[in-house]
Amino acid sequence: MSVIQKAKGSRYIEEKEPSRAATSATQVASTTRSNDVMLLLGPLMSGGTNSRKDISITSNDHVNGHEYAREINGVSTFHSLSYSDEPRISELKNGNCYTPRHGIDTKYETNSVHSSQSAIIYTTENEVSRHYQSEASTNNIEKADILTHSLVTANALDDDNMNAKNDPVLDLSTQESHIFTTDGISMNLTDMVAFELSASEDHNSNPDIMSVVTTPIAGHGPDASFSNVSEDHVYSPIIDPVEADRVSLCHEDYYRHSHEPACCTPSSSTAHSSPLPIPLPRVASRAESLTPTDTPAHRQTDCSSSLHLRTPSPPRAAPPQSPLSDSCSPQPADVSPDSQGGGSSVSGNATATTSLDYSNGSSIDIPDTKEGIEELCPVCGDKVSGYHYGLLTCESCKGFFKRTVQNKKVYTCVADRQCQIDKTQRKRCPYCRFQKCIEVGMKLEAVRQDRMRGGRNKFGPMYKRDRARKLQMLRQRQMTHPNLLPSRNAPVTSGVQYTSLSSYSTGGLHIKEEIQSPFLSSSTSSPDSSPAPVRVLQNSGGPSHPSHNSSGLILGAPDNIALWVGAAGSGVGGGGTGGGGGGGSGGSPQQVTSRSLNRNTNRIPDLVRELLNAVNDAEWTNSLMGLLQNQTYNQCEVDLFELMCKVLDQSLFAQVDWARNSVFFKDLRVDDQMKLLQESWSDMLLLDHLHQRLHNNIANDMSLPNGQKFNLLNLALLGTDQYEQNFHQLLSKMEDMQLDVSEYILIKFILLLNSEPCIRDNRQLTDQQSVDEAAMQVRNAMMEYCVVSYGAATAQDRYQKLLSLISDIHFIADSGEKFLYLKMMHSGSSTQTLLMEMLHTKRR
DNA sequence: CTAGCCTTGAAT
DNA sequence: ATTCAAGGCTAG
Ligand SMILES: [Zn+2]
Ligand SMILES: [Zn+2]
Repeated sequence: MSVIQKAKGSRYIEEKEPSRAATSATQVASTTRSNDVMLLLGPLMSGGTNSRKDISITSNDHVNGHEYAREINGVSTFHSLSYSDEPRISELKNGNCYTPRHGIDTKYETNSVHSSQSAIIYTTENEVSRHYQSEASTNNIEKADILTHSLVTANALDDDNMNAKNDPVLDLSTQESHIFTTDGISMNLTDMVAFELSASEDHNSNPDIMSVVTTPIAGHGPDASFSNVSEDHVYSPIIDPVEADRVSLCHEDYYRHSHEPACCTPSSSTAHSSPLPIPLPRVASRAESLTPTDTPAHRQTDCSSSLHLRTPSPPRAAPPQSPLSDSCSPQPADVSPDSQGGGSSVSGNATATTSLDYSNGSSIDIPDTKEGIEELCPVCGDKVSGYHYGLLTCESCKGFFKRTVQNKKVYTCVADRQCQIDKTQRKRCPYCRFQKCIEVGMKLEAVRQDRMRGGRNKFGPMYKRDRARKLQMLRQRQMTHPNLLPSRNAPVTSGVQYTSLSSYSTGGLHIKEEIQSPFLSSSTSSPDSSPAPVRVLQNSGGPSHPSHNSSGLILGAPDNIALWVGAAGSGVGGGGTGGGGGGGSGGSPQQVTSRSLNRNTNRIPDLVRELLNAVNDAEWTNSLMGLLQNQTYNQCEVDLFELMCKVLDQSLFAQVDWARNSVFFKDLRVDDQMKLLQESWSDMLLLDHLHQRLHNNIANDMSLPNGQKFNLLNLALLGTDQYEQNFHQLLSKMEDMQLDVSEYILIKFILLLNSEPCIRDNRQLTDQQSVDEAAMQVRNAMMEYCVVSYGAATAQDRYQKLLSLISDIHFIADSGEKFLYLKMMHSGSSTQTLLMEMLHTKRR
């Protein structure tokens, strides 16, 4: 609390301004331009810090400003009836509910500026961040030094913690960090919100769409006022004066960072402001799934206000359908699309039944048609009538979405924006219905601006691929479990818990949410200008070997998830490196036992024992799985390269957090810490993979909930596929020498505390002596470990052999870095990530 | 406003 | 010629 409050207070106008800007924009207007917003946001943006929430807005204006404006005038707002209102229908008919709003026009006009712009606001929650902000505002800090901030912030928190164990916020960073990816990091470094108003993906067309993407983490305290902030943003400003007052709080929330889909939003990287459409962003994240058990501290810190919105699909009713994301991803759709019907995924159900329940029950009543399984509308649970605006939905939701977007309707929820939407209640609250439409992935861009009929748009191919994929999954499933009906949900539900946890701290995920502003309507013009999405990014490592499937983990599988969840939970205790944890599914017992348990524990040097405590495989697996699941559970197709970058970025944060809490390292100067991390991050990430491979038997790749396959080997190699040989050779070498967990962690520390690279790169450490002393202690511990484990006679050999691994690791990691750097630069990936910062720093 | 049914028309 | 998703129409 204290931290948050401080942050709030310190934050100058910024917080309020932006939101206000958004609000007023709607009313006032027309004059307000993106530039103004920029000015307001500018200062914040420049000082990107990790802990913040950022909002990035990009809007594309449509060429036909006129038309747009005209339509805007027709906007009308609809006040939904509260639940309590039983006679809602009549009221609706009376028309009382409909209140045409004027003044909105201005808003729209505002939007019709040309060129897409985006703004990113970073808000920090603690003093450190504030410091950064002010600094940023004063100067032009072009680039947010994410690493610095992470370290500083972290350290600051640590310091506070030293004497303030009672502070809930602080406690979080220290303790639960293990479970989720370091909370400290997630909360302070990466939480942020990103509202992205982006034009559709069409690079060619110029829809005037504005879509907002927010990936928050949600959670919120019981205090509604605080928690609902973000949502208020969205609509209240305009419609609800009352709620408007709370707007200022909106930005207080902590959100997790989300990277923008590089390939889809080219403009996003540039941060600039844009007029917030009115809307408000909405939230979405699944974070909400936080269970009530969450400690207050968590909630407060995390998201204080936020969004909590209804949970996104998984938890709630939203079934995991997969909206097809238009990212360009590689995926050959081999299977021939069947006539239709399709899909299988998901399920959802509107009723709040748990997915598990649903799936079980469903088995009987599934009205599958064709071979496929009939799907239920992810929004209301009604029968699906085909792909509409990005995913399979029912006819009514299709119509509703179309009307809303075409007519730029603005709705208001009289309740708390969490109305359940199902077949029977979908009419009650259009606000929540539309919100859900957006959450599940319906695409604003699919609504045509020019209203042209017929034809096919750019989503066509995606629909086809999705259909093919679903069919394939269905068949596969039947092969495996002929008796079981396809129940896709299970994963979702269980996943929810898992997900929420991981996203919570890690911040990973995020689903892209569009805003609930109908205004955004954007639409793609006619048959869509960009028919064939160019695949700039080839999947980095294609799902190469299908053969590995068998061994691959399947994210969607309930069983696995359960294991992961369990592992995660138990992982808290830390301590035991106990093998297994992450491995979850099978693993080779021999390895594990031989390795981790082998050396006589009594003889392990104290230092080594201490270092071992820093090993937390459960978290590694957990955050990885969580992120992957979050990123794909509701997506039909995601760009695998982009996904890999997200995973790497998250891993980096985790790595930084791990390091800053580690022995020796934590006592070093922050500037030196930075340099060391910059030189060793990739080595450590690779080593971690090797370790997971060696000791926890992770597979080469794993199946994502949406059917795509994520290549872990490729991840370990930072996207390259040229060094697989080297990787396997190194792996074999380690296996042959029976590298154990203690040795792994020792090597990791040596990599981290290695000052040589810094010297080589001419980046002198300020206090090299301390670093070298620490490194020496680790080496000595390694030698000591070798002696106790292998005897004095062969200890030297063993020691040398261990050290020799370092160069191999470095070669592969460095090669991967170079490759990744080029690839990311080429693909125009967002530079607002720690990953980019690390890559860039070393090479400039 | 809803939502089922109808008409379009690029893509295949 | 066939698909099938997007827009249009119109009782309710
Ligand atoms: Zn529906
Ligand atoms: Zn509602």
